[in-house]
Amino acid sequence: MIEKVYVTNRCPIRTTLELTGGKWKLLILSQLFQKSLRLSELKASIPDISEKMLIQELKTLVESGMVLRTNYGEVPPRVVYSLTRVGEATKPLIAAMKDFAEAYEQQLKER
Amino acid sequence: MIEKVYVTNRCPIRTTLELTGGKWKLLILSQLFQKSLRLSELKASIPDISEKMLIQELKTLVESGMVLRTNYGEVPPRVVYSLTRVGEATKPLIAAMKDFAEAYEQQLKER
DNA sequence: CCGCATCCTACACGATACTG
DNA sequence: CAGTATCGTGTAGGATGCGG
Repeated sequence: MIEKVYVTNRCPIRTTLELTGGKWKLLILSQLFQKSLRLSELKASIPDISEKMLIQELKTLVESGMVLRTNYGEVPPRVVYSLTRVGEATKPLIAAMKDFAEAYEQQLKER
Repeated sequence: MIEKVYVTNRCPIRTTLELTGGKWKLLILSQLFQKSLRLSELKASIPDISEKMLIQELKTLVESGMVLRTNYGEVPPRVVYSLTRVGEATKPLIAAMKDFAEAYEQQLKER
């Protein structure tokens, strides 16, 4: 099929946007790169995120298979979030975003 | 310490999201990689985009310095959109999205 | 052909309070 | 600590029509 299809149904850009789009998902994933984190740690590490959004986004990330939720069933509760293999596949994506942001700000200075 | 600062003010992820976020900007940019395009060509190459959104997003892309708008001042009008240098800097980003989408769908098959 | 002006709706996102 | 539940709002995105 022809090139027009590129942006159509299984367009990788649209797929990625569906999985990682929105204001918070990539920020959450980026915090999990280094180590697994508890909810409270995530909240503390991401300025301005509300608890509702954090939980809500974590839920969708778990459902889409990017994040693993581990409940240790203790009292008081201990729940740890970590990246799955697919979740780790966002690493180059975030790296590319970092590169782009730097290139963009560099360009601002030159003008 | 959880790298608290990483995600704060000049966080590259937030910067990139501000510049390229939303449903359409990256799709538009990706169409301009190969060659410059007129509005009508862009509209034809991106399924489901409304003319309003296309024009609106192009405007912000021009304002943020990612796209160059060239008006040939002819009758009938001929206006061509092309990538600036910074606009081209999104290429690795989109490539990373493509890679991720493929990795994700691959993972789906394996399970 | 290219673009602007309205009007409108849906949902992403937020504030707050409450539970095991 | 880790969640639900509820309610409210801003704005991204869409439909339509007009104009140079």
